[in-house]
Amino acid sequence: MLAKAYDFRPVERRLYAEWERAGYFRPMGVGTPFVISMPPPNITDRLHVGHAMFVATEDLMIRHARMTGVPTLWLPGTDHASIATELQIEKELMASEGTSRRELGREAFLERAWEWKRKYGGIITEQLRRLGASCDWERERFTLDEGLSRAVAEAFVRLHERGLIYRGDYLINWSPGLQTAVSDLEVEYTEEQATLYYFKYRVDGFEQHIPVATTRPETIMGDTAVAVHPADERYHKFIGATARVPILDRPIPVIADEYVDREFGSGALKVTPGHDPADYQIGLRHNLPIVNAMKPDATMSEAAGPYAGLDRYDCRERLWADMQAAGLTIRTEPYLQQVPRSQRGGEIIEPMISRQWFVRMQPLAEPALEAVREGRIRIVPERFTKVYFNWLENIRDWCISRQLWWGHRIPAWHCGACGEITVARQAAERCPHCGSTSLEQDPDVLDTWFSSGLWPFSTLGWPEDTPDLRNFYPTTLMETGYDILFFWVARMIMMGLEFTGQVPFTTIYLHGLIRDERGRKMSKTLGNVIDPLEVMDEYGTDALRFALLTGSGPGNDLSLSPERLAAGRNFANKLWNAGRLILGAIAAVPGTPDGKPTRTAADVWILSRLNQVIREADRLFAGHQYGEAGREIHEFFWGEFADWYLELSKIQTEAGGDRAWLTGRVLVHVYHNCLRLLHPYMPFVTEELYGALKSACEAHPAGYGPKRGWEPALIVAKWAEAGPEEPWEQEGVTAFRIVQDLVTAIRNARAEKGVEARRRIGAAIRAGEQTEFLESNRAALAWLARLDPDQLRIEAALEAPPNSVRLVVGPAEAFLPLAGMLDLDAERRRIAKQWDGAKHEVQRLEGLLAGEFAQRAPHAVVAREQAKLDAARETAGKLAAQLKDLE
RNA sequence: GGGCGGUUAGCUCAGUUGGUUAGAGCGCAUGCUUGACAUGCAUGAGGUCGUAGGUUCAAAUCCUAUACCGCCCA
Repeated sequence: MLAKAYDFRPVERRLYAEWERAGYFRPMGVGTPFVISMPPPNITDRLHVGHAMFVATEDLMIRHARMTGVPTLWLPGTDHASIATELQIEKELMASEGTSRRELGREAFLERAWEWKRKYGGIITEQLRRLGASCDWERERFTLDEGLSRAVAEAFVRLHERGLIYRGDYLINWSPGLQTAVSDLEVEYTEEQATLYYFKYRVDGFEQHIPVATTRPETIMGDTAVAVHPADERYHKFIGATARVPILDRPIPVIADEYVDREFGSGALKVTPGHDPADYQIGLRHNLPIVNAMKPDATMSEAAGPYAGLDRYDCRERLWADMQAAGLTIRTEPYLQQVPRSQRGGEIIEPMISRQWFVRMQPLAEPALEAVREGRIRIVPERFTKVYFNWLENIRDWCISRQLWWGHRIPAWHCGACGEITVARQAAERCPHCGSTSLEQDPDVLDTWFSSGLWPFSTLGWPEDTPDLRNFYPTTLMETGYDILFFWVARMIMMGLEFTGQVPFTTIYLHGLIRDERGRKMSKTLGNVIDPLEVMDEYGTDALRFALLTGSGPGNDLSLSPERLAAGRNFANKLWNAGRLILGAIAAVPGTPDGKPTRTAADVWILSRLNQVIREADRLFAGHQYGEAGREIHEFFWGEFADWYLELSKIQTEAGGDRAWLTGRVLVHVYHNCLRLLHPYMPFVTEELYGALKSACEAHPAGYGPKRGWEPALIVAKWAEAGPEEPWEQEGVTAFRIVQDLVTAIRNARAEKGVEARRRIGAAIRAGEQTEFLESNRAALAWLARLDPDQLRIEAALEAPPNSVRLVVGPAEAFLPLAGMLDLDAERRRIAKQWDGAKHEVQRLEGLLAGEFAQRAPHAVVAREQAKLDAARETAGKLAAQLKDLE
């Protein structure tokens, strides 16, 4: 016997262990496989509820695919997240031991990093299990695994051989705190209040000066030109002259360039090719020298003369003060500036010239664009396609080297003797250029996304030609958040096409971001991060998953509130209690029918509705509309199956005999199909109930169950099937409607008249053509509307009993004799109001059908409106008659 | 500056080929220890679908403009 309420605590861990032990997470079956590579969570930290979103979504897809019987593989893993992890470890080193990675040294630091990986990697896999992720743990990968590291080296060498990797001094984004280069994507721009400094550039041979404005005075130390617009009359005369860098007195040319915005600031521009991306471009055009005014730690370099060694912001202050003293300043004004900040540390990024490795992206981007243009890859929701195109069409080269330790070391060796660089899959003994043995591997590591870009195939064994690679690549679908479309998804496509000649997946499904109940993005700094473990402890995994999966549409953000989580928990409990009722019901049902049992209207109705819901779910799944499908299944289970059919099943089983036997069958049929439909959303409670239902049915002589028999577990059971629609289905739904409408109308009248809930009242139903049908549903009507069966008359025509409430329900009328509880005047008013409404409806529909609508709208739509008009006329007629009767 | 999304009931959100009385959960009101469930049952109130135009027999849905909020790219 099941407990009174569902307690997920003892269930979840047990079932997960059983699934895993049985090997259900491994791909089985025949046909085209369904494969998802799990987006590897960073080992930086434990998972947050945003991760729960991808787990829930992908597990839903995977469980659904598995139930359709195709080989299904969900390959899990984690990402070393070089920069983020290094940052975390350094933070911890500083906090706990007051030391840094540099003090520790490379080897010792890497040992710490592996320790970190073991700890957080373990926590993460544990969290994934708690979330119910049915991924194949035997194929788990880590981006720094030996195999994946080999893939990274192979990819690097191949790109290098194709001439797509180069090394050189370019302006890059420098993170002074982390002492490394970062890519364009890792820089975020925030609008911040800053100061615009106006100052004087003295020009040789002129009394006048050129006024110049800057937000970063310290970069004056790196100026190598002053630029003015060629058509600017104010400054035209200075072009070609020599200006003097303030304080340093270094001579630099005044040049003309159309890039200069005459409206901005003073209309003249200081040019610092070494510290500004736009200036860098100007510098290239005019062959300007580059002065590196800062060192990697963002202190001023020798080029800054008296300010060498000062921090960049101290220099700014001192320099400005000195310039003021020298009469070189004009004024300052507040200014709203776009400040480049590191996506990781949040510190201000410094554009700097530095020698780094780059990937030439243009040749890789073209095929990636083609793949989506030609439809070989489809992005869901479609609107992100445009974003994807826009990024790839304006792609810039990718700086891939990082001055970090935790990551894939660049497979390039520098020769101490001849200075040549050798790129190779493995370390060579001797320099291929000069034969020297003094080879040293490049100290830098690769951007993490370089290895993540290989993930869909490196995890399957590439570059080896493994069975897994042959069986499961290309993968089917990539599911992830839209925030890493460029970082990851686009790069996987480029790398996949480059190295395997195939698209790495055929569909990209992007989910939205999770926000808190106030709509804010979750972030550590805001402190509104929700820990999925806490949520699961309180509400259960199924509740969390259901809330995540039905709370939003594809690509739309979702706010997670305690109310939604509670609703999910309540739904699990509803499933549970429905199961209790059904188990109890079938226990009391005969093992074999006597004759040939016939279905009640309710049986036909619920079976029809189930079929309709299965078809609807299939349609929605095909369109990746998982949220909508979940909501509809929920609505069907609770609002129709539980609220109506389960109630009726009580009297149907109580009737005994064939009626009870068949009811048991219908209950089991609808219920196990609902469990199938819901399993991808709520795997634990459905599996538990499937087990309970299965053993109850197997122990019962009636032998209820699916045609093919009971599968060993719901996780590997067949997905619900409805077959093609048949005419009896819609007929059955329509027919039962009058029973439902009558019940609702009577309940409403009872509530309004204040009839005590338990009191059974009489009723007379003038049923017209529905007499026979309603007579066959007499027990159902009486039970659901709390009528006294002995005082229930159902006749084709009958006189309204005196002092009765009169209800018009479609083609029927119901009269409830409520003598003593009736105010005739109020009744008249109520009916008159309804009559008005009905007349209004008749008028509206008459108008509609008299107009162009009747000619131009499709027949089916017109017919539907015509039927509504007929019904409204009938209702109005009945109401009019009742009103007359009451006078 | 360019692009995208959102704006629907008090709150959080659905509403995907435009079909005529717009749905759910939560909340609210009223009444219920009905033999599965108070994590529940019944009944009800509550929306000019941001605004202004347009297309159409028909618009929450398509088009244009616009306001506000958010995001992405520069």
